[in-house]
Amino acid sequence: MRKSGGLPFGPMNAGQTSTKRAISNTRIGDSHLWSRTLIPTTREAPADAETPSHVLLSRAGFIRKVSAGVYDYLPLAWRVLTKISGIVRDEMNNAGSVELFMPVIVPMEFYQETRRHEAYGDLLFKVTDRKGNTAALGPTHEETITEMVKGSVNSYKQLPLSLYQIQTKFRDEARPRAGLLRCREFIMKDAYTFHTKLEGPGGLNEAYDAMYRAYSNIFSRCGLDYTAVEAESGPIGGSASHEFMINCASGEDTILKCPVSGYAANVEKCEIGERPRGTFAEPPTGELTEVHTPNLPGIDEVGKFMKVKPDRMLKTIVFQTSNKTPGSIAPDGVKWIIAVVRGDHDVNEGKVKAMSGYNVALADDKAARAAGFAIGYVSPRTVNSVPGTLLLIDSDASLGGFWASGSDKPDHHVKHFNWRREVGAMLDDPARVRVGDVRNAMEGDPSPRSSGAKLVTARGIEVGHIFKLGTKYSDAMGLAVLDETQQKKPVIMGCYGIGVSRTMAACVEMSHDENGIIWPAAIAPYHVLITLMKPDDPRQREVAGKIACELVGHGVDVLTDDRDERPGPKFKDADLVGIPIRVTIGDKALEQGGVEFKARKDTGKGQVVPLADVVQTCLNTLNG
RNA sequence: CAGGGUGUAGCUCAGCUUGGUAGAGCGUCUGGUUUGGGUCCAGAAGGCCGCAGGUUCAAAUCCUGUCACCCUGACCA
Repeated sequence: MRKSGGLPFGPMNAGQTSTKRAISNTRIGDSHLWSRTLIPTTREAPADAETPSHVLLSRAGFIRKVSAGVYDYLPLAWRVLTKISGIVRDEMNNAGSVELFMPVIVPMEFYQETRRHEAYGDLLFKVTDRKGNTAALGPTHEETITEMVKGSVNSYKQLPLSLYQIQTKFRDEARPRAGLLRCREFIMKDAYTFHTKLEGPGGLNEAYDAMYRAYSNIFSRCGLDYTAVEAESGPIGGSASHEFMINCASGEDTILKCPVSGYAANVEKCEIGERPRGTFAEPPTGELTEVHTPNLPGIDEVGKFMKVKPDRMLKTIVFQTSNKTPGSIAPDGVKWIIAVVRGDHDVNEGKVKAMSGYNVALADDKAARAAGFAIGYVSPRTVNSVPGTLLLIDSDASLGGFWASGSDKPDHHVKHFNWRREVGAMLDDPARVRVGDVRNAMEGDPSPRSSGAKLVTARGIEVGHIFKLGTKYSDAMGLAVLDETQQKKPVIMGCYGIGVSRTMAACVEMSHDENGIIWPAAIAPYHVLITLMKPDDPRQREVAGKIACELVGHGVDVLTDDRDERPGPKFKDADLVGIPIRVTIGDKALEQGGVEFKARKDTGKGQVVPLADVVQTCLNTLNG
């Protein structure tokens, strides 16, 4: 029989009148018994868990998979999420944002004007009601909030406005993976701001900067190691954009940093400093020689076969254009864009778009072949042979020397490609040929912000993203207010997201060891774990109760491991779950009038601390 | 979406090639033992072998279909 008397928590407290008041400036911590909550730890992780956060959160009893990309948050996880949300709320409120709560369900009609259901495509989770009407489970709430503000704000006097919510979001990911890192259902904080101007007090830029600061505070307070980077705004649209990345080798995103200037950017966005470029006057290295290269799918294979290193090959990627981008000075009538980079480099679509002045997409295979491109074997010469083609050459690929390239006919490549000899006078036509930056930045590239400095790469997990949206949604949905001069003006918007559940997972990716999770105190499910060596021993129970009581009075959350287990499993579980401080109460230390104190992040056995000092030691460690 | 793989006990997996109606370890429960880093012993509970068809006297096993899940890539506020 389990004996639970003698400890100041648990069922014996039920029915007692709460002494907490409506207004309070002190927080009383929580005190829970391990045996009375649900922490299903396991020795082995589910077979599908591979990344550390997935394995550890599963094994430590934080999450349980319900279906692909859908998870239960068990009590420990929910406590962490609540703490993260608490910090988010605190900083958002400080930054002048006000919380509200919008429905998960977004009627399809809301997307009629923004056409975003098309942009999202299958990523949008759809539901059908009994009448056959379809709605989306919100992946984000720009439409909903714009619709709502439209109905309640009509004067410049009501702006600026900053609103946020913490909600469950849905995305029907093609491939959910890595546990909580890429889910179909996840918790997110999304904020939206509304303005009549960009600059000055009350303008978008001011709110954007405030959000940037709030985000920095949030991730610092959570105890996370993060980097803010310049980012692409992606399909959500808008101008400026920053991402907040948890620094972590297992991160999915690549970021580049300039160690001198502090510039940091996502690889999608990262600029590259001045690089030398070719003059197109360099002499040929030899006769243009055709090589038969059948059934070789990639640059690496072709290179190996031809005995040419990838950095001496030209990679030619064909894009098709749609409409010109606003403000573009690009020539009219461009149908195709061919981007040429070195074989060991990757074409950056955003840069192709920027340099060409056209919206682009990777060319449709069939259409490109029909137009005369030997897809897989294209050479830059096609700028001459296919009408309406714009050639963009990356600086590194424009240099002289030996080049191998496609030959414009299937199964063949050429050696000794020479820009002037092969492409000819067309190279001098700025309306058809441009040289510049069209590739992804790489480690060692020149920094765009500090001459002489070299970019370094790092990996990160995106947990926050802020955007200057501008009037994209207000224009599309007709959100406008009257200004001082009684003119109707479109409202300028910003939007700001934080992946709350992803932040929890990213934290584990960032902070764990071979034994388990190591939570930063600020978002740990509990601050102190009291481990009872003999839960049935009245003396140990009394000491545990006293310590718990006192800690709780200081706002510390305490979990007491009162399970009738051997020390082995208890210590293993303690390390696995990762509560920052473990206080072990056993005969050994009690004989010396103390208990054993150990910080999770420290290795070794811990130290004996006199009974009278334990609480203070805990507080010092937690606040330190 | 393309390619590959897997569905058997709460978890990890064996059994399938060569059909004969289900196993191990961990976990759970009972009794004993042990008591500062996943004790030891004895016993017990627990499975429509993903689902639906088919072949066969007989299917976890062979065939067909289907669903789910995973990996690589594509995709991705």
